[in-house]
Amino acid sequence: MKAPERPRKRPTQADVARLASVSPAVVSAVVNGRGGANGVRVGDRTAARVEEAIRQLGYVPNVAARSLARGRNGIIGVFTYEALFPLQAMSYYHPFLVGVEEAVEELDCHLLLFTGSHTDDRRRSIYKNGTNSLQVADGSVLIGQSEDRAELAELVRDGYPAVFIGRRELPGAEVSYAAADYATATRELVERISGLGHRRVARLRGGSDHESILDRDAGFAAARDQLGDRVDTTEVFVPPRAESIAAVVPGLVEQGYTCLVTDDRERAGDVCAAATALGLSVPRDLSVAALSEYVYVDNSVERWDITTITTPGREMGAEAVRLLADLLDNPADATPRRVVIDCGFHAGATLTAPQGA
Amino acid sequence: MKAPERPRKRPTQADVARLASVSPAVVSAVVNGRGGANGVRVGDRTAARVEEAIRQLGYVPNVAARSLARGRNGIIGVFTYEALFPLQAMSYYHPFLVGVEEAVEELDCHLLLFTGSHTDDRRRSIYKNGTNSLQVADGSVLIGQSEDRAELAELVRDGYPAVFIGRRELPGAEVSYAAADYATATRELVERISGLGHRRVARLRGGSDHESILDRDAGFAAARDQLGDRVDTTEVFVPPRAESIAAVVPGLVEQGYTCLVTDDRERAGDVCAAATALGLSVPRDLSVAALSEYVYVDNSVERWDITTITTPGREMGAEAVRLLADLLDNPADATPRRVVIDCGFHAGATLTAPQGA
DNA sequence: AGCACTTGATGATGCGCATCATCAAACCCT
DNA sequence: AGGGTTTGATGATGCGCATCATCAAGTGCT
Repeated sequence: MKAPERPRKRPTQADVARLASVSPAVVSAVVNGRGGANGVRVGDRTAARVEEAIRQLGYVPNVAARSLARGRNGIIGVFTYEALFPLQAMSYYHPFLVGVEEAVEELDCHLLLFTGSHTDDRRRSIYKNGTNSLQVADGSVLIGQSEDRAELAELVRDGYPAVFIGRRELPGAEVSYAAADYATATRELVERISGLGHRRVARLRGGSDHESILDRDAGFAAARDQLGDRVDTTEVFVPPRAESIAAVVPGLVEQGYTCLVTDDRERAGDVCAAATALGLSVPRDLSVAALSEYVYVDNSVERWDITTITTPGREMGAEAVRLLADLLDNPADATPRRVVIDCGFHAGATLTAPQGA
Repeated sequence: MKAPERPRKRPTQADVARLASVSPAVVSAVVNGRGGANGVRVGDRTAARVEEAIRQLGYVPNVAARSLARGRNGIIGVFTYEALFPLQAMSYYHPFLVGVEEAVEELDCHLLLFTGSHTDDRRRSIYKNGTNSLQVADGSVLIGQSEDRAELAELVRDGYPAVFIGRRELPGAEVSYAAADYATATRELVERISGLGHRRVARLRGGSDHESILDRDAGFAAARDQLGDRVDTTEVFVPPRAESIAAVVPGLVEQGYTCLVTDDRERAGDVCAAATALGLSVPRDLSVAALSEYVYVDNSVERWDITTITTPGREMGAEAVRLLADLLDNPADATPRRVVIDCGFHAGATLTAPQGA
């Protein structure tokens, strides 16, 4: 880190101004569209002269200076506590990133991935030795599951323009986010199950209290309210492990539950496996559905074409960026920006009407 | 784009200086490691005071200002003419990006994806209405196949610090790159084929004159030189389409060629299909090998476990960033930085000794 | 002719920082 | 005790740009 000077120094605005025998202000005006919006007007003749000088010198505005002067730099960040291009987890991030990139591109901004934000260990952190490293970007989109909520809350309270992908509730901070409507999707899924004729539906719920799961809780509760006692809807807390799933499935089947709903596709796969082990056929003897398409480690799930709610990842990513843009363009309005997006549905092969129906 | 002022203005160096009752220069020195390298020395006591003030105010250096003043901003860019997170082509980019991210993270820099660099149509462009949009980053890594070579040459000639992933020769410009040693890999593959006993080997070459293909040409030529007339090595120019491949395979088989080498895995798949259509079995009746693992559109290739050269994508990405770092740290040395990395080899199931051997 | 108004352009200022030249004080050695 | 050196800190300057306040000249209207 030294020598601030590049081999060949780039021409500056002043150089252009000199060559065209005008003031720097005129050059600036010409470069940024001379609508006169900034108070400086330029005649056609001089503008032409300036443009000629620009071409001749190969002048290119210095981004740093420009961003310093006008207070924004056209960079939108993406932060996550996890590594950004993990070889494996790509499947999880990918749709979000695609959406983010799409929207950022529409805004004509650049996308900054915060790779340098790690502390001594490999763990990432926003406040790196006391300084908010996200400041490099005008604002940021926050993705991920594992997170330091205290730090995030501080970030938002600090007034840093941030938008989460997925609903978040942080203590003492009004968070902006682009979320998926898991509540409605869950309710509709349960209604669909009921509509198929199932009268005993059990939900196998993991222990997470993440907002995305709480939303599904809400949806499940709503469905229950609406269906009343026409359908027996039970929630069973089961650790998200194949063995634990396998341990509860037999009992539920015996009790006459004809449809099991799990938090995610991976657990649904476990249920299918457990059912198969019992000599049952899915979906003939037992229907299975998932509240999330995600698969975390086990790829054998692909064997089953599981019926599941899908996350509108791309739309969420894109919407998050749009919200962020709004946040940046209207800094006076401090209210949180929130969007809730409809989920998709994958009508797989694990859900049909129950045998008796 | 307006209102340069955020709700709450960020504290500046001057604010910190005031609070700690020191001069701005001291704050600057504390922030950038007070080795005294910049001429300003700070005592332990005052340094502590300044640090306390920084913490108290939550001061964060303004990147734009910093970068304007010192000429660098700790941002490394990745540019490509294609979209960066294309849903499909991800397989192609992914390894490179992983390597890039890895190395950038080591440098403690951030990674900027140039998403905003598109002109009116969807096509990306470096010189967007006359201004080099890559300037936001200290330097950039360039990836991709479809490219505007004239623009790239201009970029390099302009003295912009850029490193290519993959060898490139541009007119009038000394390019830095991290390339794969396709020449050696190709030669070794042909030698291996010869070693297995094949005496008639044909290469099905597409029409590309990309450097990565030219390198394979060189490797093929080297192998030919070395093997002399012990092995008949022929090159056949064939358009990279399944039909064209299917059209030439029968003739080659009839002429006694026992091993066909293609530019990439997709074409190798075409060969396998063509061979199968002829009632031949791969590799019993015909061996097949590819000079590149890439598959561009057709996923049915997965049916064949094709023997192929593999590209050290991750290493190339990481090396490119390291070269770039060197370029940035030693701007005085204008010589191009170049690294050539050994390829890998996937010993698939399509190459064995010929039947007669 | 006189005034209001528009057009075209200028110079100064500041964005937030790094760095250089300068300087005061403390320290060391003889 | 006094000259030289090291340590610790200060102000000033400039990086390249956008923008604001100002101003001269031209235009239209009564």
